[in-house]
Amino acid sequence: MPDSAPVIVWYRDDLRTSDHAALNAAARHGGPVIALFVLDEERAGRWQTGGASRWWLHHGLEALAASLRDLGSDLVIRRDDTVDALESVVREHQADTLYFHRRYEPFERELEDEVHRALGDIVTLRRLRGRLLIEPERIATGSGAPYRVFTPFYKALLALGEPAEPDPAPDRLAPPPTGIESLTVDQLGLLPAGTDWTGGLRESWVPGETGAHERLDVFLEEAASDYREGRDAPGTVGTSRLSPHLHFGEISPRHVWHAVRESQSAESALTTGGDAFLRELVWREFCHHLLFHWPRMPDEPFNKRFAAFPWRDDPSAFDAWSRGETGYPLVDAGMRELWHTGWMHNRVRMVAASFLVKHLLIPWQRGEAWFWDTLVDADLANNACGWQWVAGCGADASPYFRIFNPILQGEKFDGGGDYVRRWVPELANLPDRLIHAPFRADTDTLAKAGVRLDDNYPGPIVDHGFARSRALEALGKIKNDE
DNA sequence: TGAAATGTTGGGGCG
DNA sequence: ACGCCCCAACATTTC
Repeated sequence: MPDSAPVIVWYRDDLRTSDHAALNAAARHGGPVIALFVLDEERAGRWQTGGASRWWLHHGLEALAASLRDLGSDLVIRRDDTVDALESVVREHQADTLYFHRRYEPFERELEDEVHRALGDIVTLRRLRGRLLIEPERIATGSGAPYRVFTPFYKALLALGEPAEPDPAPDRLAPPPTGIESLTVDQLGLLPAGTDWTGGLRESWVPGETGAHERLDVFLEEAASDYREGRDAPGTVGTSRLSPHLHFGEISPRHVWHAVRESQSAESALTTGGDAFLRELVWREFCHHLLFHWPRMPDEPFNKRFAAFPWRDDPSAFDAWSRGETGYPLVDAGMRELWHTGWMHNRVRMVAASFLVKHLLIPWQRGEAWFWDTLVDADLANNACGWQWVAGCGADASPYFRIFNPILQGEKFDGGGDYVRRWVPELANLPDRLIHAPFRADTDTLAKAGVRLDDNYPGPIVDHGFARSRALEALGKIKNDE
């Protein structure tokens, strides 16, 4: 009875049921479907799932299990070495085929090789395209090299035509073998053991496929048409906030792509904003391709010249930055939004990251590690790519002399001070013109607003003008060291 | 997906 | 009417 042999869908960073090539292939195969997730914390080395991401993963897995049950199946959960877990399920249930989507992180690629070596002879392996619109092998410059500059990459991607339409979820799945051994999501121990600090996450997010689709609908209705401008205003809901859903694969990029395209054809007001948004989706592609071609990107500067950069070791400055106590309101608001919600507005990420790297001269890898632990959308490719871009050492990076002025950025993008007032409430009573620079206020104004510098709100930990010239000097050194 | 310094221009006040 | 200065508003260049 070959048709009754079960097949395995190995779930990884694709926690959804719709537009899921592996699940669809398994459903078509015909046998019982074992949807399997393995928590294997040893593989990733220093890039083990961070605290905020563990919270998301916990709830994402619960949502996935519920979706699978709706289809007549269930999620099978193990905590083990991945190869051992896959092998034991294959042998125990004499599985016929193992379906999975590829990943792009260096340790996940290594794992795929290992799975192939260990299981290639006992089960049919079907490795399917991954979480991207375009696989890295399908796009290259005229000379056959990977793109290092975004705009030509973007044009080349568009020239390949629109991505394929997303596939629907299977109607129904044959249930897994009865009595198959599985942990519950709770038993994975992903949630914090001691103090529960996840209240802000719960208020901010609905992990899972349904939450992702709702978030996309809200974005298309409320923010997409004004995205080009609105995305820069951190005090408003101007961005999609889809990043954690995309990271965990709760929604596929081509689903997002086509949802935007359909909205654009229904309502031409979305044309401009929609295109600007899709461009950001292509940045995600670009970053994944860069990680694929340069697997050291999370650890080493893309531009080798930065190996000689005179970084400073300054634990107390790093501490102030991470706690949101730098004395620069926009930076502090961002860092506190991050701590509270597991997410930070993209405009503010650039400013806060630039502050760590250029004003404090602290290595970008330190900031990258902090974001890795605190972001619900922590993603190896996007995080490394973003930090290298800000630091000026990445592919197509921000020029080394581009130093954000946190005061001007605040005045430009949070002129009314809504964002700062939300996250730095001790400054809430300052007038708009001083909300981004409390250190410029006179004694009277400060007293009236209830602000006591270096008491209930810090003075600037470094002077902007001084920090700017210091950064330019440091950057000038490596620029001339040819 | 900057900011600051420097250069240019043109309107208005004024002798 | 004219030239001169001031300076905002823009443009360019420099970091």
